[in-house]
Amino acid sequence: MGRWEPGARERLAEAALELFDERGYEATTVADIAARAGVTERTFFRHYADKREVLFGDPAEYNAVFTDAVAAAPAEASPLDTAALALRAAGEWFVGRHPYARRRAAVVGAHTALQERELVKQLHLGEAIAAALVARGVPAPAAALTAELTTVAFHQAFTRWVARDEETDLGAIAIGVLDELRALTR
Amino acid sequence: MGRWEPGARERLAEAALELFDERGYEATTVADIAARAGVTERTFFRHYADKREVLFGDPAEYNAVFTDAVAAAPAEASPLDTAALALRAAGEWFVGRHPYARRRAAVVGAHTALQERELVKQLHLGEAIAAALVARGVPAPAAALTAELTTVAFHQAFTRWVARDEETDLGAIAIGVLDELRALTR
DNA sequence: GCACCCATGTCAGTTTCTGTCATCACCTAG
DNA sequence: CTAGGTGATGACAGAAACTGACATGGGTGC
Repeated sequence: MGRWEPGARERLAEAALELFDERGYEATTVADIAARAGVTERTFFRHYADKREVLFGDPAEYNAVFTDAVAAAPAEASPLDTAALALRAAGEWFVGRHPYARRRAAVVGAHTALQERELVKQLHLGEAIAAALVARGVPAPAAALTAELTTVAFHQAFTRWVARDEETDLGAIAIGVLDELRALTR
Repeated sequence: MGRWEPGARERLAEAALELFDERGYEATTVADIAARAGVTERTFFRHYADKREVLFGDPAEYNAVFTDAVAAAPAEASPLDTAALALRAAGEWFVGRHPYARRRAAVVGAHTALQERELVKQLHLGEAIAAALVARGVPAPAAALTAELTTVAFHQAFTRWVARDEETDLGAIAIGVLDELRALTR
């Protein structure tokens, strides 16, 4: 056994989500979060670079859901087909996570500071997808645009998905959004 | 003559851009900015909500460039045609501002904190465009997607525009990006 | 000329975030 | 079995970002 309870990082994340939900982001201090997690404030900042970051897990792991799907797509798939496969994969990944996603989305949506961070994460996801497309031989400009389309479609779909009380098929919604985009550009 | 030199807000913005450029965003304190502008730190925070905001002018004024163009589009224009008109209008607005835009883009691009703020501004611009489209009778979901396409195209075009040493036609680049998006979704 | 207005100054205080050093259980070498 | 290393944590001081409260003093309207 260690000198301290293990899993400090996870306890901090859970305590933060609870407190942001209960009192709001601004009314919660890092000291509050640390106290509920049973550690000191200094330890919080050893695990998370800043107060906002505590709501965002490992980005590499999350981005891989999309980029792995891109990499695994058949060679003859068009950029947009590849995007669709990535959206399906993301939909799979979120199966069963609807309750948590709703809770988290409500907290993030309530505070500009957290929305900002979410948007950078989305940007980085887009860059990762673009890189994966380039690795497949897609020219850089087309890859960048396809990646943006993918994140836009996913974000729209995600918004609609969390808006419903019951968990539905996120991947299907995302494909639907992609079709709407296709219709718009006709 | 007033008791104080007028234009404190503008002096603060200029001082901040200079200092961020010279020393970097993190190495510049708000006290530094205020000192160069000839005011106190407290006055800085009376004009700008936080240290980042000083690089972002009045969003309503900027967004109006796009939304006015949307509102002024002929009734028979499709959502995407309307988007194209907004992109042209934005291109016009930036005529002659290439040197300043380059300088500012370099500073913003160098610091995640500033990129975050820029992304929220882009999000709000998208929401404003969507609202303007809804006012024209476009259904909300299509309006949201069209607005996203517009901001994505503009951002891509803007990135390419500032990357060149010489000022070129931003509106034309943006229309070109829109065409690329059309080609991708075919 | 007098009262009000309002941008600014002054100052104290909270919160976020960082640097530095001490602590102490566990592990490994000998 | 003991000594030293390792690594996460605590303790503490401090810089910088922000906020609230009150004071100041020139400009403006009556």
